[in-house]
Amino acid sequence: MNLKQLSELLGLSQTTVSRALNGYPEVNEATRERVLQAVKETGYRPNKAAQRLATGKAGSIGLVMPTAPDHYSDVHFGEFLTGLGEEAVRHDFHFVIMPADPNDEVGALRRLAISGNVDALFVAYMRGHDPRLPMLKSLSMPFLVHGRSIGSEPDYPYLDIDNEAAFYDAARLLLQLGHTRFALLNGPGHLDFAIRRKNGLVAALSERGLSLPEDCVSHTSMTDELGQTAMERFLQMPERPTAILCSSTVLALGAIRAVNQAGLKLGEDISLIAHDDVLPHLKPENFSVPLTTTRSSLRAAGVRIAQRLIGTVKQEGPFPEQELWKTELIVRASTGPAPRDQNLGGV
Amino acid sequence: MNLKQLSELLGLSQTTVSRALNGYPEVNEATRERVLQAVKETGYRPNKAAQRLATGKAGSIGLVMPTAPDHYSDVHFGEFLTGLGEEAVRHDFHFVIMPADPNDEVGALRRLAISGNVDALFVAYMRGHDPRLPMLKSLSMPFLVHGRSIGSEPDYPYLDIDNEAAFYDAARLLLQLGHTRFALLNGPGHLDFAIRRKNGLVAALSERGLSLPEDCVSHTSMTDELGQTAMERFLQMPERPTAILCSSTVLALGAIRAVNQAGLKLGEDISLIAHDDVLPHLKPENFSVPLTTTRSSLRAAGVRIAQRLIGTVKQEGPFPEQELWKTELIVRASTGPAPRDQNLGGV
DNA sequence: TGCATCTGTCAAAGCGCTTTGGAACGACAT
DNA sequence: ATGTCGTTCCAAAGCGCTTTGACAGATGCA
Repeated sequence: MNLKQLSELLGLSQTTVSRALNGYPEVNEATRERVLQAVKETGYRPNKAAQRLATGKAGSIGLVMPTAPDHYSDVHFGEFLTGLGEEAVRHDFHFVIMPADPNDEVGALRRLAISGNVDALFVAYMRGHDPRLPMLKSLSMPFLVHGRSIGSEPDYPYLDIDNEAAFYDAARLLLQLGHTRFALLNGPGHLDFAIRRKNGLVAALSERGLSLPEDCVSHTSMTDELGQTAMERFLQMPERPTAILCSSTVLALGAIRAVNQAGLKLGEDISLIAHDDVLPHLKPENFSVPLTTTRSSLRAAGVRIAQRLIGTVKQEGPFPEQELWKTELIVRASTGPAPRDQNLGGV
Repeated sequence: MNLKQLSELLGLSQTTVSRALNGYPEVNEATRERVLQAVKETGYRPNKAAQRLATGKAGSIGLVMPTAPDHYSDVHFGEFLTGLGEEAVRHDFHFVIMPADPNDEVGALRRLAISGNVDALFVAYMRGHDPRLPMLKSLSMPFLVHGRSIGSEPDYPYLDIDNEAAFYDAARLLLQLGHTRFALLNGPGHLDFAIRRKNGLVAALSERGLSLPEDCVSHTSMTDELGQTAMERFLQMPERPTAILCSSTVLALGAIRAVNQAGLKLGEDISLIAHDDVLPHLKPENFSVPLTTTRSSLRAAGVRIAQRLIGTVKQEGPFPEQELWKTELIVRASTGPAPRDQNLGGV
């Protein structure tokens, strides 16, 4: 069943049927009803390829999935994708995924853009001075960045969370509790969010005249395994840190294992605040000692980004070009006053 | 630049240019060269939407990504996707991903099929009596299954590994080494591969008159965390098992942590064989005690499946409808003779 | 030389939709 | 009656490609 047949069936022109279906105003409500009814009965579905050719819109957004022999496919990516997808399905959009080596992200992105299969691009895992940004700007295709790129002119559309503020606030809380020795379990050092979180922590510390020794910072992929290893190293330091900031609840999972194995008590000997992306299988309140967290839902970000991107393609704007979401600091049991004995040397 | 302009530029008809580009034989080689040269110079790219409308082929394969509030997005899925993508890119295919609740897989698959965005479907995470199978067969769209569905008529195209044989062989090796008390760290119990692996183990055991107690089987998602928990339970049993079969190196990772924490020696007190999907960041030879494994590359399976699916769409067949890959049993240090003292009560 | 057969090319007809530029009609005011 | 709108609908022209059917011109065989 195609439009022509349907219109003949109804004794209407293709124009009218098309307009009825696409919600144009210049069609009688009674006629529209009749059309809609016929669609239901016949099961007519417009041909996507034809629509696409006629409108020039593919109804899809493209993204590059970083992948390589040594690449961790991490849960955060999957969670974000879920949000993106939820919203896309709602609008009958789909997304096209191009897997690519992380070293060839620029090329992959360009290929995706000129492939003609997508209307818009989505980009994540931003780095400082990200080379994809100039390329994206040179393309005449809408795009949206999740995160930001420190060192780049901030003249591109993005959605990010306020990573500096999140870790600044978290650090302030721990400082108020009397902690002076901090350590940071961070994500990969070249990624923007990791840089900013570190900056937030450093800023809070320097307000108190404190600094963050380099050996108290760990940059790794965000798996619990690596979180554990890094934490073990921290715990073996002669003057071990009492306050830990952690870029993911996944890292925290491993870190806490290390704390337990060292026979230390979380929330007493060691205070820990993790950033919580609201991963469904890793709820901070379900940890044996519930985790104090900075929270911002990754999935919600995915939904919002899809909304904006799809809206832009459909020209339903205007959307704010740049959004910076605040995180929530939620205090649970993993934070407590700095242990006395260790705090004597402090400020 | 479109075909019409290009053909005018060359003083040829659209027909000839189109044929030159698509490798049809009825065009002079010299002419073809000239066309190809012009394409290079002008940067002409055929419009995908128009091609699609004219040919009826979308150049894409569709798949459903299981996702839900409580769903683990696991590394195995990502790894497989990578293989799929690698091959797709090579053929200028893309894949369309529809996220869906695992409880609505059938509906999601149907929606994807009728959306008109895909030429073929790929399906994984097969269950016993999988309800998607009858639906897929009713569709007139090529599809390919990764895995099989025990309890369903095996009349659908699939690619699977011989899970029974893998775990049968693994179990035999351990039996030959004198082990009599087995435990199984398996994937989710409703999934076909898990069922078959258990069957393989049970078959090997029953040949020796042994059985597998229900409390020696653990069915969980395949994360190291859950592997550890399950293994801890096994180790606390009064007559603890000495031979462990493990459905993933990810599970093994956790399991081994439990073994170490119990102060036991892998390959001496406990022998363990894991199935190795050849995950890039988890090489069995890099474990502190290198792991004996049954091996079959998930990524390679992805590549092969993409090949077959794309070939089918392009009508380049014939491909074998059903492929069953043998796994390799690779002996490393995590397997050894059953400990004497514990083995006295055995066969 | 005549006739059949290839070769290389082309014009034109789709593919199924959207959208432009009217046109028919009744209502309303002049 | 005439002109002006607004409403509701339509015919036809694309969108950019593939593919069918036909046709010159070259070639082979008798």
